[in-house]
Amino acid sequence: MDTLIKLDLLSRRPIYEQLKSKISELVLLGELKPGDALPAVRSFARDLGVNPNTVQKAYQELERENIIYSVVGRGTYISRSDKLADQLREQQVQRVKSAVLLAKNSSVTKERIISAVDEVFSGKNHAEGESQADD
Amino acid sequence: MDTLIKLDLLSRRPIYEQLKSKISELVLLGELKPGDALPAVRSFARDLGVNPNTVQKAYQELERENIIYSVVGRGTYISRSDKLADQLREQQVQRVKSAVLLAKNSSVTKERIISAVDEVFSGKNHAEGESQADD
DNA sequence: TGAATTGTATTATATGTCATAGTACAATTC
DNA sequence: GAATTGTACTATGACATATAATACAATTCA
Repeated sequence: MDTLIKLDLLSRRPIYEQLKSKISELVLLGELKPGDALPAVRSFARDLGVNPNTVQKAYQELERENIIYSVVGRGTYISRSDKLADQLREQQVQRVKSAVLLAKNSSVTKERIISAVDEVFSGKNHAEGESQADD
Repeated sequence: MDTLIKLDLLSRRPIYEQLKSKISELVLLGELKPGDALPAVRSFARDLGVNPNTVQKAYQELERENIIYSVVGRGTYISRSDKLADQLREQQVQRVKSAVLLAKNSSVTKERIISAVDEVFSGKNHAEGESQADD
């Protein structure tokens, strides 16, 4: 599964945040399901070409958000929650609402926002496939 | 005008970014109009309780974005562009589109996004009056 | 004209985050 | 018992942020 993950080591976005987003993404796409094991900290770090501490930081934050859980000596797994995907989607919705609120406070009209949403869902998007900032 | 600006010196959001947002906000609200003078770097810094270099950095970036312009010996002014407010509003729309695209890629439905937009414009917002991240 | 104010540039220092490197330990697996 | 697992800790370097201090050219203004 780690072969599905590509990190941009030159980005100013922290590696651990990129990793968090990628893992969440795989859960949303169904590539990772509740109970599935994640790679061990050390081997994952080796495969990704980063430091084990960086992977551990990503795991720790994801665990704090109840997206994964770890057991010493066993490994790290996707949380056993049937509402996991919904929870992650709701995070995205909250980000949208934050951006909309800022736009509203800048006197952007509701109609302008709706048409922007239409544009995105019409597929005419530059910058497809970007990962989001976390928290 | 600088009395209208309150900075959070303890925030992890850089001061110069907060200042950029606040100035843009005042332009959008009509408190600052094209041609209006901004406070001098030194006096502004004194009033805000920050270092002059921090104010200068905010001014420099705003000038790079054609929102303000500076003249040595004279001062710093709001750009003389009749489309300034529209330009700033369009920045907000772009932020919304980015967030919507991420949500879409997380298989959030268009209907869910639309209802989120409705919620924001209905006024039932927690976290009102926040300033946005820039660039 | 000369002093004050303006934006601008530069160097130095301190702090916090990010990332790497290395080591160590307890729990589990095999 | 050896290997693997998560976890914790210290140390180091790179980088962004912010402050401090100084200097200079252009403009303003008394």
